[in-house]
Amino acid sequence: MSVSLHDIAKAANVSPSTVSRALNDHPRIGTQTKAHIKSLAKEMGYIPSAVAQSLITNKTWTIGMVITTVADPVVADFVDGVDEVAQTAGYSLFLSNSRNDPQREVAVVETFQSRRVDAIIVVASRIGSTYSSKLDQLKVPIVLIENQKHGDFYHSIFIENTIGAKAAVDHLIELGHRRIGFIGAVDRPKSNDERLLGYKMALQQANIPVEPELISLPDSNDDFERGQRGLAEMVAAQATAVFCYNDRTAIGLIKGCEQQGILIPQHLSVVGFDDIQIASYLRPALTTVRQPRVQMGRLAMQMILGLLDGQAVQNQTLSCELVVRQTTARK
Amino acid sequence: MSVSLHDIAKAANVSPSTVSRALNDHPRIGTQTKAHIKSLAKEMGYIPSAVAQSLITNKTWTIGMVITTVADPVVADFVDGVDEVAQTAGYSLFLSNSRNDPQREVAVVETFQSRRVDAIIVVASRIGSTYSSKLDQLKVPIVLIENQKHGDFYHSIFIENTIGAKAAVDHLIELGHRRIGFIGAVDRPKSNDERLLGYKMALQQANIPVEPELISLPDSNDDFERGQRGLAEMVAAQATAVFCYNDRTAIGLIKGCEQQGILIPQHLSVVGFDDIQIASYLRPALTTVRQPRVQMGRLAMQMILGLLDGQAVQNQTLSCELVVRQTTARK
DNA sequence: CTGTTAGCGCCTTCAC
DNA sequence: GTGAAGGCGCTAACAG
Repeated sequence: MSVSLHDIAKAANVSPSTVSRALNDHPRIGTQTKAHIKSLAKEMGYIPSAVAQSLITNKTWTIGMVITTVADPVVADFVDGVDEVAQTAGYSLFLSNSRNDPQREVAVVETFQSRRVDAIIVVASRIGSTYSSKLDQLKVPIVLIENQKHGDFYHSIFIENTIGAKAAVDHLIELGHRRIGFIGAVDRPKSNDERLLGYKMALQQANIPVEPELISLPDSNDDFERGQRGLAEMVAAQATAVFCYNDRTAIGLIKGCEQQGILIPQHLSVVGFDDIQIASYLRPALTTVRQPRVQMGRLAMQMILGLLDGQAVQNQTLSCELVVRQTTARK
Repeated sequence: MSVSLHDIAKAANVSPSTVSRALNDHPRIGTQTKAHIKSLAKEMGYIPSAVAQSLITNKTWTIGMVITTVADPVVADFVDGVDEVAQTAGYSLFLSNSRNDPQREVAVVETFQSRRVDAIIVVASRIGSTYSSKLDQLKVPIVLIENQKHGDFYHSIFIENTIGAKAAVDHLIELGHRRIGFIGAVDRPKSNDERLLGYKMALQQANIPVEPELISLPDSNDDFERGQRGLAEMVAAQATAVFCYNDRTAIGLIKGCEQQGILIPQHLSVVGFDDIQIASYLRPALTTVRQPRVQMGRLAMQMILGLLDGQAVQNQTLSCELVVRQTTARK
C-alpha cells in the first residue's frame, strides 16, 4: 500500500515516534533530524493516514451534511456556504441526499454516526422528535437548517418566513390587490405554515377576509409542477395576485399563465420566495423575498465550530427582504 | 465515548471476537448467542466504527468528489447522479469545492488521499498532466467528468461537445442566419474549444466564412456576466443569431438584449448548451443542446465501481441532443 | 532529544 | 462454537 511511518523510520534509521514527532513539529526534536525526516517523507511521497489518526485522537475532522437534493438551488447555496467555512477550518464534508424521504434521512445519519463524523448538519428535515431518542445519546453536535418539524430541536437556523411572507403580501395589498392567492408546499410543512401565516396576517391587517379557495396546496413534490397545478385554482377563485411558497413554484405558475394567455403582471401579479439566482434573469424579472442562503450555510458551519469548541450557541433566525421586480403591478 | 465491541462483550460475558462474529453473521457461531448478542448490541446502541474497520480492511467505502461549485446547476446534477449510485453501492461521498482554482483542487485531492478515499471523481479539472506525477503513484482510481485539459488522462466521461455545438449552429443556418456569433468561456478551455470547433465546422460546411469579430470570449468567470458582456460584440458585428457556450451565458445575453430593446427571437436568435432545468421555463423558452447530466454522474460512479472491481473500463463519450424551443426563429 | 511501550476499535488467523 | 493474540497506522505517555 502507501508508505507508512515505519517505512520512513526504517529509511531514516530512527524510530517511528521520532518520525511522528518530526512531521508534527513536536518541540523536542533535533533540528537536523527533523529536516532530514521531512525531506525524506516528501521524497517518499508519504501522506499520513487520517483514518489511523482519527482512531487514536477520536476526531475525524469530518462533517456530515444531509440534504434533500442538491438540484434545488436553495440547498446548493446552503452547501456552498457550509463547504466554504468547513474547508477553511480543515473539515471535510460528507454529503448525502435524502430525497426528502425521512427513512433515508435516518439511514444517512446512521451512516454518519458509524463514520464518526464530528458533527451533522441537516437541511429541511422532517424527522423532528425521532431525533431526540436517536441522537441525544450521541455526543455529536447537530444543527438543522430550515427544520420542517414544529418544535425546536437541537440547534437550528431559521429564516423569518412569516415576516418575509407578510412583506410580500403587504406589497400586493399596497398595489391594490384584494383577491390574493397562496400556492403552498405540502412537503415542507413548517416553512409552508409560517409563510401561510404571514399571508394571513397581512390580509387580516388589511381587513381582507381569508378565503379557503384562494389557498392552494397542490399534491406534488415538484416545485414547478405545483405552480402549474395551482394556477387552475387561482383562476377559479378569481385571484388578481398570487404569493407562491418559493421561486420555483412561481416560475411554474408563470409558465402556466403563459400557456393560457394570462399576462404577468397585467392580469396577474406574482411573488416568489428565495430569490434564487435566476429570479433576476427571468422576463419579467421575478418579485420575491430574498433569503441569505449562502450566509445561512456559513452560519450553520460556524455554529458547529462553536459547538465543537464547547461554546454555548444560540439558535439563529435570519431576516429576509422583499425584492420588487417586474412580476407585480398595480391592480 | 460510544459503546465498543468490548463493552458489549463484557455485557454478554463473551469475548470480543465472538461479538464481532455474531454481528458480521460469521458462519461458525451459535444461533442463540448470535441472537442474544445482536439484540444486546441494538439495545446498547452499538454502532460499529467505520474508521476502525477501515484501518484494518484498508477500505473506507468513501469517494472523494471535487467540483467547481455546486451552485452551478450542471455540476449539481453531476453530484446528484454520483450520489445516487454511490449511496446504493454503500459508499459515502466527500464533496469539496475548488472554485475552479487549480491550486485548491490539488489541495483537496491531497486531503482525499490522506483520508484514504477508495476513489476520486473530478469535475471540470484544469489540472491535466500535473496529475500524472501526483496520482500515478497512488492506487486510487480517478475519473474525470468534462476534463478541461487537452489530452486524455485517466478515465474520463465526455460529452459530444463538437457534435452538439454543430447541431446548434446547423439549426441556426437552416433558419437562414448567416451572421452567427459565438460567446465562449475562457475558464473551461477544452469544452469551449470543442464547442467552438463545432461552430466553425457548421459554418464551413455551409460555406459561411468564420469571422473573428463574431467570436467573443469575455474575460469573466461568471456565466451570466459573460453573456451580458458578449452582447456588445455581437451587436457590433451585426450578428442575427448567437450560439452561447452554455445556458447561463445565453440567459445573461438575453437579459442584456431586453435592456437594450432587442427582441428575442425576432431581432436575435439565441441557442444555449446544457438544457438546465430552468431553460424550459424561461419566456421565451430557451433553445439549447441537452446534456444528460445526471446520467453522466451515474456513469462516473459506475465506472468507479467497475474500476474498484478490477474491471477494464472504457472512457465514455455521451451524446447530446438539440432541443428547439422559442429563442430561435427564421431570419 | 530519542526509543520503547501501549493502545485507539476492530478483524482475523490461530488454537482450543 | 468460542477465546486469545496480533496487528492495521498512528500518537502519547513513559523511560532513558
